Amino acid sequence: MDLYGPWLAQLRKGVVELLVLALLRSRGPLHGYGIVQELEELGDLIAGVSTVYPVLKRLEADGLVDASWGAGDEAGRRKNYSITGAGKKFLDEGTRQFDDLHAALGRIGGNR
Amino acid sequence: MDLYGPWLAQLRKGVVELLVLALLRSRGPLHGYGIVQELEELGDLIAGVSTVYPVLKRLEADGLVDASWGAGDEAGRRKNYSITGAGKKFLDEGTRQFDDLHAALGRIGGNR
DNA sequence: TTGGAATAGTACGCAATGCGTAATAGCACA
DNA sequence: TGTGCTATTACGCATTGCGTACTATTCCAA
Repeated sequence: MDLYGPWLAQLRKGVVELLVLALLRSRGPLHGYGIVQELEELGDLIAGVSTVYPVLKRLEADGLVDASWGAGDEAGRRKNYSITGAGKKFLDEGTRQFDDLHAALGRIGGNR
Repeated sequence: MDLYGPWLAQLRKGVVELLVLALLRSRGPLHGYGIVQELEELGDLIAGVSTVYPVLKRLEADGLVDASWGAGDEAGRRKNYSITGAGKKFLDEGTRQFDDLHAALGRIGGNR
């Protein structure tokens, strides 16, 4: 029984957004495919293309990242993303919430 | 604009399951309403009744918790839940995955 | 020249779940 | 009788991760 696979997908909901924003802040501007590759190196298949691209699209729609098609030899091929001020703010607040959840779980298991 | 509310709901996906299992392991057997109250004390409205009860139902269906109607004066009113061996195993593995995600985010933001 | 990787992005649709809202029912207390 | 607390259940929506597949460009080797 693979009771575990579907649950993992649920656990990642919301977190991928933070991971992408964090990558854009620390690794500078990146294009979609580059983000996917960075995530691959981070661990066991955190998010593939079919997860990352929709995330980027939504982040852009929400004004958390800026997107622009590459120029010169990249024209029509690479779309570059960079984090905005609102994106940084969201990342900070989101990280804090994520930390809180993580701490809450640790606190429960602490006394046993 | 409340861009933040809906996202928080997504972030909690999967985590509530771990929180409930952790509560059952450290605070012993509990009934649904008691779990909701414990979660309320843990922080800012982590999960209400309409979240916890479906979670318990699913955990029971998956064999991660045992459920039995209370006896005596609790008959027909309280349903008591306790964690199973499979539940403990799932909690351990799930916590590990959660820690990994948390660590991954920290690792990205670390070098900036 | 041709063909197959690798690079880069897009589109479609399913399944799972948090959560708002509300209904039901027993009990206590005034 | 009626108000409020305890306790569980039911319905339905919105969001999102992800499998699968398709298109297009670049580059290297046969």
